[in-house]
Amino acid sequence: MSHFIDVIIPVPLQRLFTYSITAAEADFLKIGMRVSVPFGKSKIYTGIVFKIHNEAPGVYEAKDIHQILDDTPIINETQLQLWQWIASYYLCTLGDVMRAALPSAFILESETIVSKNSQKDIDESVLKDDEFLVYDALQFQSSLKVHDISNILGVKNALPIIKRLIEKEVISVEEEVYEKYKPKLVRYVRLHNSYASEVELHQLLDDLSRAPKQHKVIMTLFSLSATSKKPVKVTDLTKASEASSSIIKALIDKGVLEEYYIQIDRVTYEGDENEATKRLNVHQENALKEIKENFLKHSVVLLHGVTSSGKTEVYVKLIEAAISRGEQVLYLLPEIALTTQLIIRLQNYFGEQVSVYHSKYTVHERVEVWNNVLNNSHKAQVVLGARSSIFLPFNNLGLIIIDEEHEQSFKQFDPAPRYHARDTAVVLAHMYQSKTLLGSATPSLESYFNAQQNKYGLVELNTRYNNVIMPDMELVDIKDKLKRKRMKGHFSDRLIEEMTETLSEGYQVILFQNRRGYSPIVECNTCGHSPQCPNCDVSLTYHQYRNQLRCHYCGYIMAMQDNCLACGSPELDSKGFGTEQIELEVKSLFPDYNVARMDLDTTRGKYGYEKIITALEQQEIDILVGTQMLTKGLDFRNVKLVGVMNADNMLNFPDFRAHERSFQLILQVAGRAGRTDVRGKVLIQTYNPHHNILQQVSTNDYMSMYMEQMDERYNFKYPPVYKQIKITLKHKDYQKTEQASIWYGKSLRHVFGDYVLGPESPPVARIRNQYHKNLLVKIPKKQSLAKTKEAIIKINNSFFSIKDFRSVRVVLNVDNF
DNA sequence: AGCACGCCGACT
DNA sequence: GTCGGCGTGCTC
Repeated sequence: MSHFIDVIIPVPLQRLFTYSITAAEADFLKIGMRVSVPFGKSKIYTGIVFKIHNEAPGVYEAKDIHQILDDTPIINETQLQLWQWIASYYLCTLGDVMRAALPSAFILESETIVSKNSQKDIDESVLKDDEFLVYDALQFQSSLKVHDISNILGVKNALPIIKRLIEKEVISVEEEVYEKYKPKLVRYVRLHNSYASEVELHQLLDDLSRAPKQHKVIMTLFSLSATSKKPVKVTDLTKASEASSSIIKALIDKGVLEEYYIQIDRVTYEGDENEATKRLNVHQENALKEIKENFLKHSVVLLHGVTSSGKTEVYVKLIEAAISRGEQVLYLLPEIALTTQLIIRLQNYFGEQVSVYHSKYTVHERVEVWNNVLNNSHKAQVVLGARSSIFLPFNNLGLIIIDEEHEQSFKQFDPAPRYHARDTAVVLAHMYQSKTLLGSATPSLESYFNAQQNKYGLVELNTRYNNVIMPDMELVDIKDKLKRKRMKGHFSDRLIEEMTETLSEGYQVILFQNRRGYSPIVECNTCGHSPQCPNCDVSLTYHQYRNQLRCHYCGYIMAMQDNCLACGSPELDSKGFGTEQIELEVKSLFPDYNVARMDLDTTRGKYGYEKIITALEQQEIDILVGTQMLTKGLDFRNVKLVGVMNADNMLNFPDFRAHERSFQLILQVAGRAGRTDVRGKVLIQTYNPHHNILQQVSTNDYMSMYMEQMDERYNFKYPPVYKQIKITLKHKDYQKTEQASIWYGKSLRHVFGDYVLGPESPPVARIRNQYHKNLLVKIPKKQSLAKTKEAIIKINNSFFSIKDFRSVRVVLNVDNF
């Protein structure tokens, strides 16, 4: 009987691919193992075994696999089931999911290796200049990668030249696959066996008496192994004995010392563990009790706890209970909230049972966490991670906690799979029959709606820790202040008063402005021209600290101009303001205090973010200006005043969730004020102090915000009342984008009638030279989601059968919020 | 997505 | 005449 496997390949193709395997391979292979397989003319890809069977494909000859890469599966079948759910729910391929799910070190790709053909003598005169360059390079290096050749030649595409060289039999090529993950090895030394006895040892020390450095090394080795009773690392020995590595090498060469390697984890936690978890106060205790009760009836519970109410302590108790039952726990957080602060806090309780998994970790570190989870190692009993950690190969998952549940960053937007980690986590928990706890001070409408519908349990925690009172909120009408000339730049007299007072008392101030850069528009006073991005339909933002104009969509940069590019007039004015401008104004208003800025531009590096946080904690910074980064669960003890520079640009954002988001954002920043015994103060500057959302924010009235917003969602058929799928068409030719979107819209309307919105150009109609058109399909709750998606896929397929539209890129985005 | 094949304009 | 642009089609 012949044997076959169906394999998932990490390319965005709908189908699985069938390969032929031998009986022995069929016996060895299991679902979830990796194989490398030839794909297309010349490439080798890593695939995941999805199915093992005996049905020969009808219309083509299956290729043989190249190699088996694992001894045991690296993902389990539940995980594969989740992959399938994601692919079907979010309308993407299993290949897309595979790319997102596996640490990149698991996905090996072949690399074409070019080496010189030694079989043949080359007549150098037949070579062209560029060909000779490659040939010459191969005289010094035995092999080159395609990428290296591109670099040598300074061209993007080196393939034609390589092809010509192969024809001339100058070079030969082969495909090579690398295992990218290498376990980290640490070098240790010990005394060689032949010096085990006292006599031999004395002899050795005598022999070394004329080599004092070597003598010292041996003595240090003794004292190190005597004190620690552990193997001695070479690095430790070098340091302690102050010897150079060549001295140690000499001893190894003599056979006095013996070197050996031990594999160690890159991710280790060395510190005191298992500090007793904190006692809960009576409110937290109640909340915990209610959560437990709710878990009896509901598999998902929403914990609505005001900022600073000590939700984390409640989570800790639940984690503790789950671990003691021997279960794994997944603690999901938005990437940005995954701060050292929180990690250390959890490590203090659970020691090395805590693993962290997110994108700033190296691929090697991620593989280690992956393997620890896979083996149910005690080192990964609790995984603290960003959205991609839902893909870890859990086998005994008991609890998922999703903190800051309302955060949009749980939704992946750019490459498929466009999944929402919160919603996917709920599905995952269901597969493991485990519980999910959602936590937020400002729950998303979807989650609160689910709780109201009794789909989720709901627990409220309304008291701040230590009974700190909620900050005092004040709205400042800047229109009125302007009229009465009470503004200095973007600062109202009220804000300046409060800042002066707060600073003089020795407290810190946070200023929130949800826009980076200096000013979003530069305009000529003479002709009205403003510099635009050449690739996108947006004005360039002025960044003063580098004197540059930048596009926030494509990263285009040009130097700031002294004169208008259209008419040459030197009178340039800037419209609007960002964090940079605020920072500058603060510096001139409060020259005696330290000001810092926290936005994408100042937190680029790996530790950029950490540095600012630490400086603020150490009170080296008095005033911190920043974007929404400030809102993410930071715990600053000494901040008393929070100023929102301008609440209006958020409220006027063209999105059905703009009001909900503004509410969440402002309340979250406000939560940074007064987290200890003094009452915090929040000043919100706005042109519309009577705006409902601002009224609700200032009274911390989540319920009326919820009711009012839900009314709107009902009326305008928006989520969570209706589901929705957004379809984006992109093409570099505007005409074609428009025609394609009109065709697409017509076809959708044919099936869904009035539930289709668009096609519409988004506010920024062109990004990176691609024109965009959006379509929106609204799906009533009673309409079958599966049938809807089927219909959309059908339309999508007919769309691509029109050859004029083949080059248009289509993005399907389910739950695009 | 890659990658090859194949057909048209702008250079030596 | 060749080089290289990108439209088209295929991948077990």
